[in-house]
Amino acid sequence: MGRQPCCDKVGLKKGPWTCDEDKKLIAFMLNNGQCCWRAVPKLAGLLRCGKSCRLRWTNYLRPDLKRGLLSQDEEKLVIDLHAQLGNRWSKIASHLPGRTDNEIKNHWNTHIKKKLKKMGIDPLTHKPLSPPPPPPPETEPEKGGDKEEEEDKIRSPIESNEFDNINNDNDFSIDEIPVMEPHEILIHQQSTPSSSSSCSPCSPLSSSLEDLQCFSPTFRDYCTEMMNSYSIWEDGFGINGWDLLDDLEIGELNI
DNA sequence: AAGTTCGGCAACCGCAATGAA
DNA sequence: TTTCATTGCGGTTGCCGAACT
Repeated sequence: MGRQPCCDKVGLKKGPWTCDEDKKLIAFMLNNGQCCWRAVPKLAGLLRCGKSCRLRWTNYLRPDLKRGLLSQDEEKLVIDLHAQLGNRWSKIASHLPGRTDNEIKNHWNTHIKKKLKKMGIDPLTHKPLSPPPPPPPETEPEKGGDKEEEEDKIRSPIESNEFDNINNDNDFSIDEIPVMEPHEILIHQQSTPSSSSSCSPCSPLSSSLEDLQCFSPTFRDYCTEMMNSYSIWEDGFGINGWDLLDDLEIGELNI
């Protein structure tokens, strides 16, 4: 007997999320917190599987996400953590508040890998790339050759100033990195959730309506305060999930 | 200007891990 | 302890816009 699919795939929508779907998911998450992903699409009125909802929320809609390119410091940190942890993207992401494993994974594959290669560092082992083997005695003219690899031979790590001391930076320790806990990221809770029943709101996002209301009289104020508190979604990153709230009636959120 | 290639990123897939019954 | 449901994670795919020809 095979594994059960995570959801009934018949009639479920796939592909890019629409603004309307985002709105519904945001509204639902703010009202109910994070729980029972399997039930989310049904309760939120979405024709998506729970997995898809979770991914959309954690990778794109979560209010504590930073958007935009990783800073140089963040890149260094990712490289160092990758050297220690390997491809454990979620572990790496846990050391970079506001960044998702998917985002870091993508950034690694599209940017950092190339940079390391150019510096003569093997992105897999974080050791210097082995020098190219001497050409065989009867050499055929080189076939096309990968342009990138050729560049690798030309530039050595010493020649490049990028990421100075990446591997020699021994005074760096992941213990020094503050790991932001969810309650620190989201809202200043004034009361702790009373109990954790199976499907009670378990995210600090909205442990209860009272919690929200003691912050501000309206949901919009709450959002504003939250965004101000954590400087999230700064200008310049284009549309994000919270932009969608602009035309979302407070009433829709039952707040 | 039109067609093609490339790069970046959001989203999907499937397996692993975990928890509940 | 076993079975099954659910969530988490990492690898991969495919779309879309930018750059190039």
